Amino acid sequence: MNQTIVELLQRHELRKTAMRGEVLKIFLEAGKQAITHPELEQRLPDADRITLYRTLKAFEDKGLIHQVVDSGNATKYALCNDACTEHRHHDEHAHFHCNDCGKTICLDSITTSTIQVPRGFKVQQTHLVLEGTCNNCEN
Amino acid sequence: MNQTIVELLQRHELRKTAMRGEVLKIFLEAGKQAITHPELEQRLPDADRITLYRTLKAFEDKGLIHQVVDSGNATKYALCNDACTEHRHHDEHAHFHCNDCGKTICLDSITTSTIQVPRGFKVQQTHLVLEGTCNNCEN
DNA sequence: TAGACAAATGCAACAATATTGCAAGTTAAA
DNA sequence: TTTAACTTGCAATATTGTTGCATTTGTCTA
Repeated sequence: MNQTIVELLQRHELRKTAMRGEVLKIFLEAGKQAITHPELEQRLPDADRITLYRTLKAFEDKGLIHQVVDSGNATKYALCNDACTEHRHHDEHAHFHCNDCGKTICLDSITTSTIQVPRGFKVQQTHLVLEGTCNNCEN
Repeated sequence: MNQTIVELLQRHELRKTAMRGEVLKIFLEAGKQAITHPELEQRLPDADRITLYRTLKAFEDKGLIHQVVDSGNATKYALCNDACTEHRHHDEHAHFHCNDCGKTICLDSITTSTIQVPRGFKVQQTHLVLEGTCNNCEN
């Protein structure tokens, strides 16, 4: 298990287990791209499905990854930025969902911090999903 | 089946059946609020669950309703505006998801038409989801 | 570094959500 | 009114997510 992974787990108060190491490795390799649960199952054929659910839940609870809201049915997860903690997620950036390749990518440059809502509404979190064709599929 | 419902079905090339009439009636009554599949099952206890799936699919295909992207697991649907057709959905407005009452409300006043994406990306549709407490739950 | 305690894992069972095929019933149009 | 296409309801099955419990593993302390 490499140094980055050990550090990330420690910083988020997560015990370092084989499973968590492997899952986190996949997230790090994916970078800005969100990953679905089925995708993880495929890439870790020996992993127990239930443990995977719990691993993702633990990562989310500790602010290491966040669920990505998008069209498409499968639940997606992506690495959080450093501002996320156990107590609160701060992912105000947009997600781009490509209808061709199905990939979902975080677009850090686009944020939703300045949106005005009607009286009486209190916003805790925002999700901006853009759907279309990504730079890879666009030819 | 009232006139509005018949007209809406005809305009979207959908045959008028009892089931479709009842489902559409619920959507019209709900107005700007999105409806989940389980909610529909509750309000139509005699309806066949599978038929309900297919009814919603048909409505979506013909541009009468659209799936609402939001956090929370249950799939939600809401009436499209008039610009939606069989060929393309145009729902550029924001959806507000209340974490207290669980309701999702369309906020027509907030749009996402002016967002700039990186080179090579083509946006076909946008979804802006705001999560928090709605004006009804906020006291 | 050994032991104790808490946390994580793997399995079984189950619940909820969604899809497909097919026979029978219904709608719309000639 | 008859036909052809569409819609419905049922059965079967697939997918996705949850809970309980015994066993194993990681971490902390002595």
